[in-house]
Amino acid sequence: MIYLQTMISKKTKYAINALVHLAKREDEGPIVISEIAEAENIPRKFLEAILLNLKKAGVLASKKGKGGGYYLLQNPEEINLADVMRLFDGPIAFLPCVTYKYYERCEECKDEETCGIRDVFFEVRNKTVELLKAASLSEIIKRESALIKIL
Amino acid sequence: MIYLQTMISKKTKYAINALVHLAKREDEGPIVISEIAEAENIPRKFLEAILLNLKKAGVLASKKGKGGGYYLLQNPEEINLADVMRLFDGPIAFLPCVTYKYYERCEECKDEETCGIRDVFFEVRNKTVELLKAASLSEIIKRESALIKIL
DNA sequence: TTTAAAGTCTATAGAATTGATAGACTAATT
DNA sequence: AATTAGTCTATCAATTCTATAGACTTTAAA
Repeated sequence: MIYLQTMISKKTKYAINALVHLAKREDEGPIVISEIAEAENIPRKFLEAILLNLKKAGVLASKKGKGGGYYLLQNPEEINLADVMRLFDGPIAFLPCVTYKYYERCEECKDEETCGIRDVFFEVRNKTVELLKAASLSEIIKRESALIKIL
Repeated sequence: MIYLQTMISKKTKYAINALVHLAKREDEGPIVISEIAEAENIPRKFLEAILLNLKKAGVLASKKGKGGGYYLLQNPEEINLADVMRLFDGPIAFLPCVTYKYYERCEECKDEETCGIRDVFFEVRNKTVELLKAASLSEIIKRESALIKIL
């Protein structure tokens, strides 16, 4: 990649891919890590850490032993990209002063209340979060089907 | 800052602040670096490099010697946040596969054409760019005035 | 009850990027 | 000529991202 600054991390991208994979196979019971890793081209050990995070966050659950693996704990309609991105990359915002939960003042800012820059980025953040909230796993799979039909 | 991943760099933030500063004093002739640095709380030497970039990009021009300094080469209506962000942080997008000029395939992607994730992030990108394009220096200053009036 | 399959946890490390600084050099204006 | 100001290059510490290794623990089926 040429530039990374405002892009999501690989961790987040991998997490999304893994979640979509699990959502598609929701009725097949627990899915083993190696299946996801191979199918989605994710380094196995790296994926382990990601799935653990998702488990800690209550998105996934796992079953040990033979026949074990990972499976969704929440509905595919509930799990959305905004939540996943926040889990791995932190707040969705271009500036710390327009985040909701992790608010921080811009160091060099003189007067936040009347900052026109902040005003713009606040608007961008709101729209972005709105779109990402609407992007649930179901929605992503739905879009994929729609795209396949067009081709 | 707690998390940085998807936020703009300080360089970009400083650039925006400097540009707004110059736009506000457009009719005062060239402004010296140290004035901008002090007023906007930007490390002087760091600001130098930023202004040079903006000059190379044709946004600013400079005049040497006594009475010299930097000044806008383009109109405050023309200079917008989308362009500034692209200059310093690269493409405005959460994934390399949804950028316009710097397109790159996602390494682990199986079929880009039917990727539901890409579809979502494409939509987010378009909306974001639209909002940032509309955020010119004039617009930022206008918003600032509006915010001051409310208080 | 043994064994193989699978998950958990900790530590580490290289690469890349960001933010910042120093200093020498060059150009222009008064 | 002297002063003010811009240009350019190199460097550096800190942080973050991505990835890997390996030892350990738990579970379930044979």
